[in-house]
Amino acid sequence: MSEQSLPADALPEYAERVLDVAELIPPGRVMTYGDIAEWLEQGGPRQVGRVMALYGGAVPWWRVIRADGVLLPGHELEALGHYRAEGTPLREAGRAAEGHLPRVDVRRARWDGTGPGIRPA
DNA sequence: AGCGTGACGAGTA
DNA sequence: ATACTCGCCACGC
Repeated sequence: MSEQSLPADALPEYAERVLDVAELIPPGRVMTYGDIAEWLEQGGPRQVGRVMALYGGAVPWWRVIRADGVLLPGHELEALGHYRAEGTPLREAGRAAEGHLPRVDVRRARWDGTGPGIRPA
């Protein structure tokens, strides 16, 4: 049968995979959009970004970040609260400018997607 | 069909 | 550190 309209409460398969990976990310760790795309071996960073923008509210969205570690615009404080609570490695901005929020230390916080019970898609 | 836009990424200046 | 370019892919106009 051909692919007809999806049920309103169903997500595109790709979106479901992205959200699935997002839920696997342990507290205190992060994955970049590009990482998830690579892990899935499907789509690209922008595609993952699109999924998060549309459906990210249902998962720990703050653990899915940009490769440069910049906090999500519009949710900086909320994300920062989670990071501090989870002990996510942060790079305090040089006190050069105020109102300059920290960024995630991607090098330290990045999660490779491997672990007990974790298997590639 | 083209063209701009985006919760991106890497490279270069 | 910032700014800009290019590659990437899906959407909407």
